Amino acid sequence: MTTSGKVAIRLPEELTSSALFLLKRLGMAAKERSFSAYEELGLHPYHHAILAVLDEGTRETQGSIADSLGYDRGQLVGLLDELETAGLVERRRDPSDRRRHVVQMTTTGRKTLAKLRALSKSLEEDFLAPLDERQQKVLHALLLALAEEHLPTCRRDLA
Amino acid sequence: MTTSGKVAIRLPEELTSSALFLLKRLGMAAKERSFSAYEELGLHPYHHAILAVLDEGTRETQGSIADSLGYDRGQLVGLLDELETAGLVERRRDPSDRRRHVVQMTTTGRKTLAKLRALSKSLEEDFLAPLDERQQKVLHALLLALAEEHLPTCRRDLA
DNA sequence: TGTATACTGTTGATCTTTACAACGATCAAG
DNA sequence: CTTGATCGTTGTAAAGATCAACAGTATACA
Repeated sequence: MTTSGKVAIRLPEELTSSALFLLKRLGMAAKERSFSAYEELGLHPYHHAILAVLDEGTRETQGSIADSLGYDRGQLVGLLDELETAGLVERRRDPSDRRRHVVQMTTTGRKTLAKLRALSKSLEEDFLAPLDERQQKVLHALLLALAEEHLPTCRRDLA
Repeated sequence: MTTSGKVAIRLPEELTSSALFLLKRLGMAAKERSFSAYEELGLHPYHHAILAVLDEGTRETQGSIADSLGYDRGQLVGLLDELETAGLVERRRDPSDRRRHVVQMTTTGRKTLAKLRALSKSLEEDFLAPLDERQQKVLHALLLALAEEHLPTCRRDLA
């Protein structure tokens, strides 16, 4: 006998031959891995994304954060609450427009962001391990080309 | 002025420079597109996947279908109900093991599968349009390499 | 034969996540 | 001062996925 008596239970080739199908499945797999990894720090990838936006420098208001990440504004409220109680960000009323909240990263927030970057990097290295360095760069370039077409907040607007 | 007075609301480069992030986002985008496209036919991509499994020839039981696709068995029941009321599949008790249901595709099921294949193909062409043919093949090869590592039911078991 | 254990498909409950609509507070236009 | 729009917040509802129980059936074993 070869290995086991059972017939291998595998995905049909019709599906695995579709790049779109693989994209969906791998996206879900990457999501699950990220979630469980961030969970050990009591955070979500969402939190990382928010901190990354804040780190870009421009004083951000909640609306612009939500828009740039494609989050629902109602959803963002809860995430910011969690970040705030964790002492990673601060919310202040904008004096020039008292409807707005200016969100600012704290010092501990910056430290945490550094940790999250390290985590993200190791996560990525682990996930892309089956590919060599050149292949990884190619993959990223191809994904980026697709992203600029399909991810609304990813398009680099030309003048 | 360059274009608009507003600062471009974009994803931070920290995120777009991560292949894993792009994978997650593109996976979600692909999912949404697929869903809405299949919805117009009253079906889900799940249904397509099931029909694709059935088309592989081996008389399939519900458990093996669920396992090969990574679906929950309870979830599969509802999907098969929908496929059955649509007249695309039939469920029969397996005489040799009356616990099992043998699921079989009907003639109209095969016709529908052909339509779904065409839909899937056009969907994929549309989504991958930003890439030329060679790039598409490269992308698929890279995704497949990752899939064999990370998607449980995708590994090709060696002897 | 009889009994215990494991498996199959089904159902239902629960939990999480997401999306959407309404609300008070605030600003801008006329 | 009134009207309409915007910001953050809250709550609700709808959807999906996960998990645990259930009856029917098969297998193992005494």
